[in-house]
Amino acid sequence: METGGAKQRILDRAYYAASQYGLESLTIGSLASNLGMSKAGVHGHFGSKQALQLATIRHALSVSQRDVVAPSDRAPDGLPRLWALCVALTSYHEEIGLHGGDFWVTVANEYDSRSGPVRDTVEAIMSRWMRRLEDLISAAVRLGQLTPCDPAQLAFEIQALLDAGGHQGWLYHDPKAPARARAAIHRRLDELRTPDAPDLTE
Amino acid sequence: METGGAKQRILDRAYYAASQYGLESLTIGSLASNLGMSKAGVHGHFGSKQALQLATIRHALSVSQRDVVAPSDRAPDGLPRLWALCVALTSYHEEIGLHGGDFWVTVANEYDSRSGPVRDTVEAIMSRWMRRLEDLISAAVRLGQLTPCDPAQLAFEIQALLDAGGHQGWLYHDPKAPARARAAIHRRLDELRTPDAPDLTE
DNA sequence: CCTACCGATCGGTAGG
DNA sequence: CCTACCGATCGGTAGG
Repeated sequence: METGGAKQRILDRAYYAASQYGLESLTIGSLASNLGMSKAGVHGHFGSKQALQLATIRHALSVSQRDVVAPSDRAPDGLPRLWALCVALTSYHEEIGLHGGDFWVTVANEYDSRSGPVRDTVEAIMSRWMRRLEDLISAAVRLGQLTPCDPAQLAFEIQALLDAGGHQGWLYHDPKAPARARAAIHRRLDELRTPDAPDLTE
Repeated sequence: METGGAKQRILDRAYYAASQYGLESLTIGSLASNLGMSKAGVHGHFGSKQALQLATIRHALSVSQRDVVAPSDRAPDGLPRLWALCVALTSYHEEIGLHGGDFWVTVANEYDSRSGPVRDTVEAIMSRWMRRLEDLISAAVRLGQLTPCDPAQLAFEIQALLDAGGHQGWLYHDPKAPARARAAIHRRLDELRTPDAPDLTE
Protein backbone atom coordinates (compact mmCIF):
# COMPACT_ATOMS: atom_id res chain seq x y z
CA MET A 1 0.00 0.00 0.00
CA GLU A 2 2.28 2.77 -1.22
CA THR A 3 0.82 6.25 -1.16
CA GLY A 4 3.41 8.04 -3.28
CA GLY A 5 2.88 5.82 -6.32
CA ALA A 6 1.84 6.62 -9.84
CA LYS A 7 -1.85 6.67 -9.01
CA GLN A 8 -1.29 9.41 -6.43
CA ARG A 9 0.76 11.41 -8.93
CA ILE A 10 -2.10 11.16 -11.42
CA LEU A 11 -4.68 12.22 -8.83
CA ASP A 12 -2.57 15.15 -7.66
CA ARG A 13 -2.31 16.37 -11.23
CA ALA A 14 -5.98 15.78 -11.97
CA TYR A 15 -6.94 17.66 -8.80
CA TYR A 16 -4.73 20.56 -9.80
CA ALA A 17 -6.14 20.71 -13.32
CA ALA A 18 -9.78 20.29 -12.24
CA SER A 19 -9.43 23.12 -9.71
CA GLN A 20 -8.87 25.46 -12.64
CA TYR A 21 -10.74 23.93 -15.56
CA GLY A 22 -13.24 21.54 -14.02
CA LEU A 23 -13.65 17.79 -14.30
CA GLU A 24 -15.38 17.69 -17.69
CA SER A 25 -12.44 19.11 -19.59
CA LEU A 26 -9.99 16.69 -17.99
CA THR A 27 -8.54 14.49 -20.72
CA ILE A 28 -6.60 11.31 -20.20
CA GLY A 29 -4.26 12.26 -23.04
CA SER A 30 -3.13 15.62 -21.69
CA LEU A 31 -2.89 14.19 -18.18
CA ALA A 32 -0.62 11.46 -19.55
CA SER A 33 1.64 13.82 -21.46
CA ASN A 34 1.93 16.13 -18.43
CA LEU A 35 3.07 13.16 -16.38
CA GLY A 36 5.33 11.62 -19.02
CA MET A 37 3.15 8.54 -19.26
CA SER A 38 1.18 6.83 -22.00
CA LYS A 39 -2.58 7.26 -22.27
CA ALA A 40 -3.11 3.57 -21.58
CA GLY A 41 -0.92 3.85 -18.51
CA VAL A 42 -3.15 6.52 -17.04
CA HIS A 43 -6.36 4.89 -18.19
CA GLY A 44 -5.45 1.53 -16.70
CA HIS A 45 -5.35 2.89 -13.17
CA PHE A 46 -9.03 3.81 -13.29
CA GLY A 47 -10.75 1.90 -16.08
CA SER A 48 -12.81 4.80 -17.39
CA LYS A 49 -12.77 8.56 -17.51
CA GLN A 50 -15.75 8.71 -15.18
CA ALA A 51 -13.92 6.55 -12.63
CA LEU A 52 -10.99 8.99 -12.88
CA GLN A 53 -13.36 11.90 -12.22
CA LEU A 54 -14.87 10.16 -9.20
CA ALA A 55 -11.43 9.22 -7.87
CA THR A 56 -10.34 12.86 -8.24
CA ILE A 57 -13.36 13.95 -6.22
CA ARG A 58 -12.47 11.52 -3.45
CA HIS A 59 -8.89 12.81 -3.53
CA ALA A 60 -10.11 16.40 -3.23
CA LEU A 61 -12.32 15.40 -0.33
CA SER A 62 -9.40 13.98 1.61
CA VAL A 63 -7.30 17.07 0.92
CA SER A 64 -10.08 19.37 2.17
CA GLN A 65 -10.70 17.21 5.19
CA ARG A 66 -7.02 17.33 6.10
CA ASP A 67 -6.31 21.00 5.34
CA VAL A 68 -9.56 22.75 6.23
CA VAL A 69 -12.07 20.69 8.18
CA ALA A 70 -9.87 18.73 10.57
CA PRO A 71 -7.97 21.77 11.92
CA SER A 72 -11.18 23.68 12.60
CA ASP A 73 -12.65 20.66 14.40
CA ARG A 74 -10.19 21.28 17.19
CA ALA A 75 -12.10 24.46 18.09
CA PRO A 76 -14.99 24.15 20.60
CA ASP A 77 -18.37 23.16 19.18
CA GLY A 78 -20.82 25.81 18.08
CA LEU A 79 -19.85 29.36 17.19
CA PRO A 80 -16.06 29.01 17.70
CA ARG A 81 -15.92 25.96 15.43
CA LEU A 82 -18.12 27.60 12.79
CA TRP A 83 -15.93 30.68 12.74
CA ALA A 84 -12.74 28.60 12.70
CA LEU A 85 -14.08 26.73 9.67
CA CYS A 86 -14.79 29.98 7.82
CA VAL A 87 -11.36 31.36 8.69
CA ALA A 88 -9.69 28.12 7.60
CA LEU A 89 -11.43 28.09 4.24
CA THR A 90 -10.92 31.78 3.42
CA SER A 91 -7.29 31.49 4.50
CA TYR A 92 -6.95 28.49 2.23
CA HIS A 93 -8.37 30.55 -0.63
CA GLU A 94 -5.70 33.15 0.03
CA GLU A 95 -2.89 30.58 0.14
CA ILE A 96 -3.75 28.82 -3.10
CA GLY A 97 -3.62 32.21 -4.78
CA LEU A 98 -0.88 31.11 -7.14
CA HIS A 99 -1.82 27.61 -8.18
CA GLY A 100 -5.38 27.72 -9.51
CA GLY A 101 -8.95 28.03 -8.32
CA ASP A 102 -10.76 26.23 -5.55
CA PHE A 103 -11.75 22.71 -6.53
CA TRP A 104 -15.18 22.75 -4.90
CA VAL A 105 -16.24 26.16 -6.15
CA THR A 106 -15.23 25.20 -9.67
CA VAL A 107 -16.81 21.75 -9.65
CA ALA A 108 -20.02 22.72 -7.84
CA ASN A 109 -20.68 25.36 -10.48
CA GLU A 110 -19.68 23.04 -13.30
CA TYR A 111 -22.22 20.39 -12.32
CA ASP A 112 -25.09 22.43 -10.94
CA SER A 113 -27.12 22.08 -14.15
CA ARG A 114 -25.82 18.68 -15.28
CA SER A 115 -26.95 15.17 -14.47
CA GLY A 116 -25.30 11.82 -13.98
CA PRO A 117 -23.16 9.99 -11.42
CA VAL A 118 -20.46 12.66 -11.16
CA ARG A 119 -23.01 15.39 -10.55
CA ASP A 120 -24.79 13.23 -7.96
CA THR A 121 -21.52 12.69 -6.10
CA VAL A 122 -20.71 16.40 -6.11
CA GLU A 123 -24.20 17.26 -4.89
CA ALA A 124 -24.01 14.71 -2.07
CA ILE A 125 -20.69 16.11 -0.86
CA MET A 126 -21.83 19.72 -1.06
CA SER A 127 -25.07 18.83 0.73
CA ARG A 128 -23.05 17.26 3.50
CA TRP A 129 -20.99 20.46 3.71
CA MET A 130 -24.14 22.59 3.97
CA ARG A 131 -25.40 20.22 6.65
CA ARG A 132 -22.19 20.79 8.56
CA LEU A 133 -22.69 24.56 8.46
CA GLU A 134 -26.32 24.21 9.56
CA ASP A 135 -25.43 21.84 12.40
CA LEU A 136 -22.77 24.23 13.69
CA ILE A 137 -25.28 27.09 13.56
CA SER A 138 -27.89 25.02 15.40
CA ALA A 139 -25.32 24.06 18.03
CA ALA A 140 -24.35 27.70 18.47
CA VAL A 141 -28.00 28.62 19.05
CA ARG A 142 -28.49 25.72 21.44
CA LEU A 143 -25.38 26.75 23.37
CA GLY A 144 -26.69 30.29 23.69
CA GLN A 145 -23.95 31.78 21.51
CA LEU A 146 -26.19 32.94 18.68
CA THR A 147 -29.67 34.40 18.88
CA PRO A 148 -32.25 32.07 17.31
CA CYS A 149 -32.31 32.18 13.51
CA ASP A 150 -33.08 30.00 10.51
CA PRO A 151 -30.00 27.75 10.15
CA ALA A 152 -30.67 27.02 6.46
CA GLN A 153 -30.90 30.73 5.64
CA LEU A 154 -27.74 31.64 7.54
CA ALA A 155 -25.86 28.69 6.04
CA PHE A 156 -26.94 29.85 2.57
CA GLU A 157 -25.53 33.30 3.25
CA ILE A 158 -22.25 32.03 4.67
CA GLN A 159 -21.76 29.64 1.77
CA ALA A 160 -22.55 32.43 -0.70
CA LEU A 161 -19.78 34.56 0.80
CA LEU A 162 -17.30 31.68 0.98
CA ASP A 163 -17.93 30.79 -2.67
CA ALA A 164 -17.55 34.40 -3.75
CA GLY A 165 -14.28 34.65 -1.82
CA GLY A 166 -12.96 31.69 -3.80
CA HIS A 167 -14.27 32.89 -7.15
CA GLN A 168 -14.37 36.68 -7.47
CA GLY A 169 -10.71 36.84 -6.52
CA TRP A 170 -9.89 34.85 -9.62
CA LEU A 171 -12.22 36.55 -12.03
CA TYR A 172 -11.11 40.06 -11.10
CA HIS A 173 -7.51 39.25 -10.14
CA ASP A 174 -8.37 40.67 -6.72
CA PRO A 175 -6.44 39.01 -3.88
CA LYS A 176 -8.63 40.78 -1.32
CA ALA A 177 -11.72 38.67 -2.11
CA PRO A 178 -11.19 36.03 0.61
CA ALA A 179 -10.68 38.79 3.18
CA ARG A 180 -13.90 40.46 2.02
CA ALA A 181 -15.74 37.18 2.52
CA ARG A 182 -14.22 36.72 5.97
CA ALA A 183 -15.12 40.29 6.99
CA ALA A 184 -18.72 39.90 5.82
CA ILE A 185 -19.17 36.59 7.64
CA HIS A 186 -17.57 38.09 10.75
CA ARG A 187 -19.97 41.01 10.77
CA ARG A 188 -22.98 38.78 10.19
CA LEU A 189 -22.05 36.38 12.99
CA ASP A 190 -21.15 39.23 15.31
CA GLU A 191 -24.56 40.84 14.95
CA LEU A 192 -26.23 37.51 15.79
CA ARG A 193 -23.86 36.83 18.66
CA THR A 194 -25.29 36.92 22.19
CA PRO A 195 -23.65 39.28 24.74
CA ASP A 196 -21.92 36.52 26.68
CA ALA A 197 -20.80 34.38 23.74
CA PRO A 198 -17.06 34.00 23.17
CA ASP A 199 -15.47 36.63 20.91
CA LEU A 200 -14.77 35.88 17.27
CA THR A 201 -11.00 36.15 17.21
CA GLU A 202 -9.73 37.35 13.85
CA MET B 1 -31.72 43.33 -41.44
CA GLU B 2 -33.87 40.43 -40.32
CA THR B 3 -33.67 39.59 -36.62
CA GLY B 4 -35.43 36.24 -36.70
CA GLY B 5 -32.97 34.67 -39.13
CA ALA B 6 -30.79 31.63 -38.85
CA LYS B 7 -28.05 33.45 -37.00
CA GLN B 8 -30.47 34.42 -34.25
CA ARG B 9 -31.71 30.85 -34.01
CA ILE B 10 -28.14 29.67 -33.57
CA LEU B 11 -27.43 32.28 -30.91
CA ASP B 12 -30.63 31.49 -29.00
CA ARG B 13 -29.65 27.83 -28.91
CA ALA B 14 -26.03 28.56 -28.00
CA TYR B 15 -27.18 30.86 -25.19
CA TYR B 16 -29.51 28.17 -23.88
CA ALA B 17 -26.81 25.49 -23.98
CA ALA B 18 -24.10 27.71 -22.48
CA SER B 19 -26.36 28.68 -19.59
CA GLN B 20 -26.26 25.05 -18.50
CA TYR B 21 -22.94 23.69 -19.71
CA GLY B 22 -20.76 26.72 -20.31
CA LEU B 23 -19.15 28.09 -23.45
CA GLU B 24 -16.18 25.72 -23.59
CA SER B 25 -18.27 22.61 -24.08
CA LEU B 26 -20.29 24.19 -26.88
CA THR B 27 -19.66 22.25 -30.08
CA ILE B 28 -20.57 23.36 -33.56
CA GLY B 29 -21.59 19.81 -34.44
CA SER B 30 -24.16 19.32 -31.68
CA LEU B 31 -25.47 22.85 -32.21
CA ALA B 32 -25.94 22.03 -35.89
CA SER B 33 -27.75 18.77 -35.26
CA ASN B 34 -30.01 20.40 -32.68
CA LEU B 35 -30.96 23.00 -35.26
CA GLY B 36 -31.24 20.61 -38.21
CA MET B 37 -28.36 22.27 -39.99
CA SER B 38 -24.97 21.18 -41.26
CA LYS B 39 -21.81 21.93 -39.31
CA ALA B 40 -20.54 24.13 -42.13
CA GLY B 41 -23.82 26.04 -42.11
CA VAL B 42 -23.38 26.93 -38.46
CA HIS B 43 -19.67 27.55 -38.76
CA GLY B 44 -20.07 29.88 -41.73
CA HIS B 45 -22.11 32.38 -39.73
CA PHE B 46 -19.23 33.03 -37.37
CA GLY B 47 -15.97 31.87 -38.93
CA SER B 48 -14.54 30.23 -35.81
CA LYS B 49 -15.67 28.66 -32.60
CA GLN B 50 -14.21 31.53 -30.62
CA ALA B 51 -16.21 34.02 -32.69
CA LEU B 52 -19.32 31.96 -31.91
CA GLN B 53 -18.50 32.11 -28.20
CA LEU B 54 -18.01 35.87 -28.33
CA ALA B 55 -21.22 36.35 -30.32
CA THR B 56 -23.09 34.25 -27.75
CA ILE B 57 -21.75 36.50 -24.99
CA ARG B 58 -22.97 39.60 -26.82
CA HIS B 59 -26.35 37.93 -27.29
CA ALA B 60 -26.56 37.15 -23.57
CA LEU B 61 -25.66 40.74 -22.78
CA SER B 62 -28.54 42.09 -24.83
CA VAL B 63 -30.97 39.61 -23.22
CA SER B 64 -29.87 40.66 -19.73
CA GLN B 65 -30.01 44.31 -20.61
CA ARG B 66 -33.56 43.92 -21.91
CA ASP B 67 -34.94 41.60 -19.20
CA VAL B 68 -33.11 42.68 -16.05
CA VAL B 69 -31.22 45.96 -16.29
CA ALA B 70 -33.52 48.14 -18.37
CA PRO B 71 -36.66 47.53 -16.26
CA SER B 72 -34.83 48.35 -13.03
CA ASP B 73 -33.45 51.54 -14.58
CA ARG B 74 -36.95 52.95 -14.47
CA ALA B 75 -36.70 53.07 -10.65
CA PRO B 76 -35.25 56.26 -9.07
CA ASP B 77 -31.46 56.45 -8.79
CA GLY B 78 -29.73 55.21 -5.67
CA LEU B 79 -31.27 52.75 -3.23
CA PRO B 80 -34.59 52.18 -5.08
CA ARG B 81 -32.76 51.35 -8.32
CA LEU B 82 -30.25 49.10 -6.56
CA TRP B 83 -33.03 47.18 -4.86
CA ALA B 84 -35.06 46.99 -8.07
CA LEU B 85 -32.04 45.50 -9.83
CA CYS B 86 -31.61 42.85 -7.13
CA VAL B 87 -35.32 42.00 -7.23
CA ALA B 88 -35.27 41.81 -11.02
CA LEU B 89 -32.30 39.44 -11.09
CA THR B 90 -33.49 37.12 -8.32
CA SER B 91 -36.96 37.06 -9.90
CA TYR B 92 -35.32 36.16 -13.19
CA HIS B 93 -33.51 33.31 -11.45
CA GLU B 94 -36.87 32.04 -10.22
CA GLU B 95 -38.47 32.28 -13.66
CA ILE B 96 -35.78 30.42 -15.57
CA GLY B 97 -36.21 27.57 -13.10
CA LEU B 98 -37.13 25.14 -15.81
CA HIS B 99 -34.80 25.89 -18.67
CA GLY B 100 -31.26 25.80 -17.33
CA GLY B 101 -28.87 27.80 -15.20
CA ASP B 102 -28.01 31.47 -15.32
CA PHE B 103 -25.65 32.31 -18.18
CA TRP B 104 -23.49 34.76 -16.25
CA VAL B 105 -23.09 32.66 -13.12
CA THR B 106 -22.10 29.68 -15.24
CA VAL B 107 -19.73 31.54 -17.53
CA ALA B 108 -18.10 33.71 -14.86
CA ASN B 109 -17.20 30.60 -12.90
CA GLU B 110 -16.10 28.75 -16.03
CA TYR B 111 -13.56 31.41 -16.99
CA ASP B 112 -12.37 32.71 -13.63
CA SER B 113 -9.14 30.66 -13.81
CA ARG B 114 -8.71 30.62 -17.58
CA SER B 115 -7.03 33.05 -19.95
CA GLY B 116 -7.61 34.29 -23.46
CA PRO B 117 -9.97 36.56 -25.37
CA VAL B 118 -13.20 34.91 -24.17
CA ARG B 119 -12.16 35.16 -20.54
CA ASP B 120 -11.11 38.79 -21.03
CA THR B 121 -14.52 39.62 -22.48
CA VAL B 122 -16.34 37.90 -19.61
CA GLU B 123 -14.19 39.70 -17.06
CA ALA B 124 -14.80 43.07 -18.68
CA ILE B 125 -18.56 42.56 -18.64
CA MET B 126 -18.61 41.32 -15.05
CA SER B 127 -16.39 44.20 -13.98
CA ARG B 128 -18.83 46.60 -15.57
CA TRP B 129 -21.66 44.89 -13.66
CA MET B 130 -19.76 45.26 -10.37
CA ARG B 131 -19.14 48.90 -11.22
CA ARG B 132 -22.86 49.34 -11.69
CA LEU B 133 -23.54 47.95 -8.22
CA GLU B 134 -20.86 50.13 -6.67
CA ASP B 135 -22.13 53.25 -8.44
CA LEU B 136 -25.68 52.62 -7.22
CA ILE B 137 -24.37 52.15 -3.68
CA SER B 138 -22.34 55.37 -3.89
CA ALA B 139 -25.35 57.23 -5.21
CA ALA B 140 -27.50 55.90 -2.38
CA VAL B 141 -24.96 57.15 0.14
CA ARG B 142 -24.70 60.51 -1.60
CA LEU B 143 -28.49 60.83 -1.60
CA GLY B 144 -28.62 60.12 2.11
CA GLN B 145 -30.43 56.81 1.68
CA LEU B 146 -27.65 54.58 3.00
CA THR B 147 -25.24 55.25 5.84
CA PRO B 148 -21.67 55.60 4.60
CA CYS B 149 -19.99 52.29 3.81
CA ASP B 150 -17.34 50.76 1.53
CA PRO B 151 -19.10 50.41 -1.85
CA ALA B 152 -16.70 47.69 -3.06
CA GLN B 153 -17.27 45.59 0.06
CA LEU B 154 -21.06 45.92 -0.08
CA ALA B 155 -21.08 45.19 -3.83
CA PHE B 156 -19.01 42.06 -3.18
CA GLU B 157 -21.56 40.88 -0.63
CA ILE B 158 -24.56 41.58 -2.85
CA GLN B 159 -22.96 39.87 -5.81
CA ALA B 160 -22.07 36.87 -3.63
CA LEU B 161 -25.73 36.48 -2.65
CA LEU B 162 -27.02 37.00 -6.20
CA ASP B 163 -24.60 34.39 -7.53
CA ALA B 164 -25.57 31.90 -4.85
CA GLY B 165 -29.23 32.48 -5.60
CA GLY B 166 -28.59 31.51 -9.20
CA HIS B 167 -26.37 28.54 -8.40
CA GLN B 168 -27.32 26.81 -5.14
CA GLY B 169 -30.88 26.44 -6.37
CA TRP B 170 -29.59 24.29 -9.20
CA LEU B 171 -27.09 22.24 -7.28
CA TYR B 172 -29.52 21.34 -4.50
CA HIS B 173 -32.73 21.39 -6.54
CA ASP B 174 -33.94 24.07 -4.12
CA PRO B 175 -36.30 26.59 -5.73
CA LYS B 176 -36.12 28.79 -2.63
CA ALA B 177 -32.52 29.88 -3.30
CA PRO B 178 -33.34 33.10 -5.18
CA ALA B 179 -35.75 34.09 -2.39
CA ARG B 180 -33.03 33.41 0.18
CA ALA B 181 -30.70 35.70 -1.74
CA ARG B 182 -33.35 38.40 -1.97
CA ALA B 183 -34.13 38.17 1.75
CA ALA B 184 -30.46 38.40 2.70
CA ILE B 185 -29.86 41.43 0.49
CA HIS B 186 -33.03 43.05 1.81
CA ARG B 187 -31.93 42.65 5.41
CA ARG B 188 -28.43 43.94 4.64
CA LEU B 189 -29.70 47.03 2.82
CA ASP B 190 -32.37 47.64 5.43
CA GLU B 191 -29.83 47.75 8.24
CA LEU B 192 -27.76 50.28 6.29
CA ARG B 193 -30.81 52.33 5.34
CA THR B 194 -31.18 55.79 6.88
CA PRO B 195 -34.40 56.57 8.80
CA ASP B 196 -35.86 58.83 6.13
CA ALA B 197 -34.87 56.79 3.08
CA PRO B 198 -37.66 55.24 0.98
CA ASP B 199 -38.82 51.79 2.04
CA LEU B 200 -37.59 48.70 0.23
CA THR B 201 -40.81 47.36 -1.23
CA GLU B 202 -40.80 43.60 -1.55
C1' DC C 1 -26.78 27.19 -46.87
C1' DC C 2 -24.99 22.10 -48.57
C1' DT C 3 -21.68 17.65 -49.22
C1' DA C 4 -17.38 15.91 -48.66
C1' DC C 5 -13.47 16.06 -46.85
C1' DC C 6 -8.77 17.31 -43.72
C1' DG C 7 -5.61 16.29 -39.57
C1' DA C 8 -5.96 16.11 -34.60
C1' DT C 9 -7.70 14.34 -30.55
C1' DC C 10 -11.17 11.99 -27.84
C1' DG C 11 -12.16 7.55 -24.66
C1' DG C 12 -11.23 3.02 -24.85
C1' DT C 13 -9.21 -1.84 -26.20
C1' DA C 14 -5.90 -5.69 -27.59
C1' DG C 15 -1.92 -7.76 -26.62
C1' DG C 16 2.12 -7.97 -24.35
C1' DC D 1 3.29 0.11 -17.39
C1' DC D 2 4.08 0.11 -22.98
C1' DT D 3 2.89 0.27 -28.45
C1' DA D 4 -0.46 0.11 -31.68
C1' DC D 5 -4.62 0.37 -32.74
C1' DC D 6 -10.35 1.25 -33.00
C1' DG D 7 -14.53 4.30 -34.25
C1' DA D 8 -16.33 8.79 -33.08
C1' DT D 9 -16.06 13.53 -32.91
C1' DC D 10 -13.56 17.85 -32.79
C1' DG D 11 -12.77 22.66 -35.48
C1' DG D 12 -12.10 23.95 -39.86
C1' DT D 13 -11.74 24.07 -45.29
C1' DA D 14 -12.77 23.36 -50.40
C1' DG D 15 -15.94 23.84 -53.66
C1' DG D 16 -20.29 24.68 -55.06
